[in-house]
Amino acid sequence: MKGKDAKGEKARTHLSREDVLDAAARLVKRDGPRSLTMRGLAAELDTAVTSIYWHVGNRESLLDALVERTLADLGEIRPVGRTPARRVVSVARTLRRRLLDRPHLVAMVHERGLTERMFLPAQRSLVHEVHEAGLRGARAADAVRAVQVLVVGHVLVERNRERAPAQRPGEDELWTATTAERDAALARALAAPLDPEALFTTSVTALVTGLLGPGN
Amino acid sequence: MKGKDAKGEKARTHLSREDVLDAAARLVKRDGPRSLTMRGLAAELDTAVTSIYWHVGNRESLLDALVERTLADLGEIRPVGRTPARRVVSVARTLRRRLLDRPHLVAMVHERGLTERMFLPAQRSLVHEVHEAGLRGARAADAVRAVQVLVVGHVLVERNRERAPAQRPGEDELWTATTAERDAALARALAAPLDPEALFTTSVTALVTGLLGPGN
DNA sequence: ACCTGAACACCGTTCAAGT
DNA sequence: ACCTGAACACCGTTCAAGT
Repeated sequence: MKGKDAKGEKARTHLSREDVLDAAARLVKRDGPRSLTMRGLAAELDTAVTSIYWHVGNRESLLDALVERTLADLGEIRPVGRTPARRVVSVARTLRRRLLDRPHLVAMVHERGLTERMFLPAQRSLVHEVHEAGLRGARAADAVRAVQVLVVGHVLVERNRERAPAQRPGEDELWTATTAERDAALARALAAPLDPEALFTTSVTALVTGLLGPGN
Repeated sequence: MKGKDAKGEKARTHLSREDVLDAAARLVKRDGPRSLTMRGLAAELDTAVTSIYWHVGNRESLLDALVERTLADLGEIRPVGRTPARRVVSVARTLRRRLLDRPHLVAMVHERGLTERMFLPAQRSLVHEVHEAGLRGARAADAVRAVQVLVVGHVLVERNRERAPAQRPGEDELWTATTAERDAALARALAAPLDPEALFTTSVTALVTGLLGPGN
């Protein structure tokens, strides 16, 4: 089996740092960082555990390197739409999509307190659009940041909702017309499973309306 | 040392399940769940590791029990304010305060996908208020959930910002008047450290305005 | 019913030794 | 410069044995 790993990839003369990062990224994307063990990674690479240490130092540095890669991967975002408000919403939606593509890695970026840096590409676009909408100074900065936190908040919540066990007691048992202000449609809506994409659109649209709206 | 633990608490004849949970909750609140080890907990309780297993099964069940406790601890929330919008904002702020009080435990609730359940006490109040504001059916349910996700999103982001290392490159180096739409005040605001409480208030107010506002 | 120590299968990491 | 196996100090967990 020497020279060929479990995935049947090309033979390798030397193990490189890139090889280690590639394999680690693949495993993390599939099963999350928690189940990435140095021994398991070594097996995947068909090498000795200690070789990995030569290339990446230790487990924490390895994960840090993956986070750096993720940050580098998140490129610019081009706003689309006819009004600044629509363009802000479009940036938020694009960003959400990209983050949901790599939920584990986003969580790792978040854990390392680098959420702000992750948003830099989007931030430039958002700054431009809120300025375009007439916001200035601290008010513009607040608007940009409010959108950022909304996006990352939704992504974090959504990611964990996916793998949530059945809720006990289920929301369907909790809300009946009598407990929900005698509003049968409301009770039904509260009992129904949540549609994350729709909720996100509702939230970000309402937020942007509030931030850019005439009241401000 | 038998019969008196490291904190000098009262002697114990029998170790109880409650004793285990109390000690575990204290340690988790201080250092987070990651640094809670069964052996460390046993030392804290001045008992054998294996005794703990008799009372709580295993580490995962122990953490589950702490999460259950946290959920039970989050009580009702009384809305205050003269308009429905203000009362919704007040519920959100109170909720945020309570969650920030136990950040590690909230994160654990979240990891277990029980965020929805955590919100139940607040949900009743929110449902009442948005109904009061004239929202009905699915639209009311969306509004309630949008506020929920905003709150938990902010708490999660805020918690991790606290222990964030210095950002590289710092936002102060990134934003100058020329890059920030030639708006010196905006550049300064973007470079300044974020005030989480202020940003939260701005966000939730804008969101509620957008959700309850005349446009809808 | 409750507690114990020994033992097992894992972990990340270090290090001296190889080529 | 790169790789190796042995060894160390940790984990969570099981289990037979004690009282």
